Amino acid sequence: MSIDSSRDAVAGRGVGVGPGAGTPVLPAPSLRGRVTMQQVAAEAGVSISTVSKVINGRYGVSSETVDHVSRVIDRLGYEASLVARSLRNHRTNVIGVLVMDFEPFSTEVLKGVADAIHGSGYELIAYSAGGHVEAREGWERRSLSRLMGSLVDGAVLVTPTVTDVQADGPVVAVDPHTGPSRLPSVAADNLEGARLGVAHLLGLGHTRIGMITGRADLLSAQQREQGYREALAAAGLPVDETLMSSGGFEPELARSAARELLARPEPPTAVFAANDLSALATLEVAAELGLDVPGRLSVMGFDNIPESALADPSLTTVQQPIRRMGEEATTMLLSLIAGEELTEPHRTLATSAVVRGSTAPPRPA
Amino acid sequence: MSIDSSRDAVAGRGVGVGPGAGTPVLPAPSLRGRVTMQQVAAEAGVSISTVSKVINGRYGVSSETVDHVSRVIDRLGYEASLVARSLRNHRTNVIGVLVMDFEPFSTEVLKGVADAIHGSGYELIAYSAGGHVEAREGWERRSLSRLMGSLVDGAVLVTPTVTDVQADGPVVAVDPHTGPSRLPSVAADNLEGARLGVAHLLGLGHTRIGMITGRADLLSAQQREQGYREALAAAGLPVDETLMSSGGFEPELARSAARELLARPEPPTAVFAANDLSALATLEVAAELGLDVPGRLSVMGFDNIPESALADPSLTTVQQPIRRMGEEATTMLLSLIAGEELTEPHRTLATSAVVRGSTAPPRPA
DNA sequence: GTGAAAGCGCTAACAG
DNA sequence: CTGTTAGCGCTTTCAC
Repeated sequence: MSIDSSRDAVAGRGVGVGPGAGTPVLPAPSLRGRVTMQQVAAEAGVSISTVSKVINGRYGVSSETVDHVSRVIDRLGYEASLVARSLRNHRTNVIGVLVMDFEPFSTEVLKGVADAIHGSGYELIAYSAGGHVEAREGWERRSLSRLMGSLVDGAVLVTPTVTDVQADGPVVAVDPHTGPSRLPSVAADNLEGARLGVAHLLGLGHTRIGMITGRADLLSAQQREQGYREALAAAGLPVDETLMSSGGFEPELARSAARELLARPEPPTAVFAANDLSALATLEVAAELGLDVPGRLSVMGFDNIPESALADPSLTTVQQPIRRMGEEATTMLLSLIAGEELTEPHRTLATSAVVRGSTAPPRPA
Repeated sequence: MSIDSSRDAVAGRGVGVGPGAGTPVLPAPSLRGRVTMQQVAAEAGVSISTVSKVINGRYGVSSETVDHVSRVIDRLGYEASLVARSLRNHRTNVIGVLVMDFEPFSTEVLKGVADAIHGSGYELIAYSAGGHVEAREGWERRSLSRLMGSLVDGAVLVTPTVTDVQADGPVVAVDPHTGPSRLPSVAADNLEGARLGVAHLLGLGHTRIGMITGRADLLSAQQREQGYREALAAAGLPVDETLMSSGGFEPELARSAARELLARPEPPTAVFAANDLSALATLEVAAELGLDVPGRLSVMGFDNIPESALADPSLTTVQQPIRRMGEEATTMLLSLIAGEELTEPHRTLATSAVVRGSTAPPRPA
């Protein structure tokens, strides 16, 4: 029982032993390395193309051979290499989610994409260039180039800053920072969301509402600021520019901005931050200053990332339906891949206020 | 200015025009499809191998040529295909995170992996076979076979049910359901965690504590049940088997289990669920039944997925350091890839109770 | 210093 | 019904 089958199993190209050349030998030799079609073919005593046909269910193979080869495949635990197959085929049956980094927002989108893809028969690959600093600039184009047209049939691009990419295949952007472009996109209603947020603050009775704005070059930030201004205007309140400060969507900058605002002679009684990260930073600053939230200061965010519920006090914020945005984008993408025309290339989803513990009526003076 | 450069740019193999054959022509022709090295070579008037050498910084190319080719690469926006490169090279510089599905737990692990990978120079690919039902069985082996040894240099396997996989490359399992095997692994201390959780409930004064158990075939589920039994025993309380029901780690099943438990003549005053998803389901059922939580019923989960903080009431739970588990696994994986020996192939991380709003002392009868 | 050619694992013509 | 052949886009000897 010590017949050495490895000679055949490992042999070079196109061994022509022929099927039924003998009784099956030792189970799964698998010397080392991944099992390749080559090895299956050798082990089964057929040609590589026959194995390929069996795997892909192509016609023109006797059911005997199919059975035999299938058995060998099972025994060897063979599974086609995604890479080799992708290189050969134009179609891969894989959807890509391209992100700059895996953080709360993008992973939430990812969940939405996964939800939408269930039962579609597609596989899902999420890719991040690794977040190294050099890779931050233009990651969208780079990632698209590396995966699109070979590994994936289409891609969802999460919060791209650059949207004038020329992808060779279907691409849908989620929350593009520069606004709708030629790329189909899904975004939340930032303008209305900001209005809602500020309206909540106004409804509590606040009249001195400061804002920590986002990155000036991003449309989402501009829209949130615009919503703030409109809500104030609608309430007949003037916009006090000294009550606005830029947080650039970044915790560090936001902290400075919050300090500045709260150090004013007449500080605001409420702060509306352009995103949750900035709001959370404001909470920290308030704690530093010994300012009670929400007793002395109300703080409102935007995004509703999971972390905002964990803050102390928990953050009142404007919620974006992040997960649903991922679902929408995927639905659009699948249509695109199916060759359909998009009736509505830019979808905007509604936002809503989530009231938690960081807002309350202003303390009577 | 209408010189048609597409003839060269599109021409077949190895155009031998030679560098400096004329002034640069029209910008980025890019007729269609992704830009390939072929096109760069043609456009630059050099051979494919020269382009390859330039890209990979190999010696033996004049600095003139390097400059020229680099410029063409930039202009065309060329980026090497991950797939083609993977097929050729053994090393890809990509780490894979293989999951059955992208749900709260696995995405949390993913964040941890991403954290650990920052600055390592690796790229990250997360892969899910799509969660179709047929794919559920043996997804670990299948995914590993499809990606390993070609697309990725190593992989983190999240909550695999099968761990006797023979991967051809470094693999680390996170929270393997069947317990430590030959595969290096990182897991939380399920036994101790369950003890802690039940101890919290006992500390509040509960004596009728039900449990919604997990999937009977999984070690993690068994350990959590074991912890529950031990904690009860330690408090001198008998285990009432009628107060236990299986939720299989799945929301749907958990809902039924919760209904069953709460419909008992003498229902429990507290429920310990084997995972947060089951606890969340229990919360829903309690709401349906008009049962006040935590007034009438205390509910405790296990995992501390982000969603648990968002529930109403927020869920008291046993926290696993999920993100850190991803980090640990990645550190181990990188060592493995670097060819180092693991001093500690199986790491167990501590758990802790996170008290939120879903637990309170039992209402005096 | 540069290019031709082989081949990674796979599929799709096309012959036999 | 089965095998041979030609690549997919890339890297790497090895000639020139």
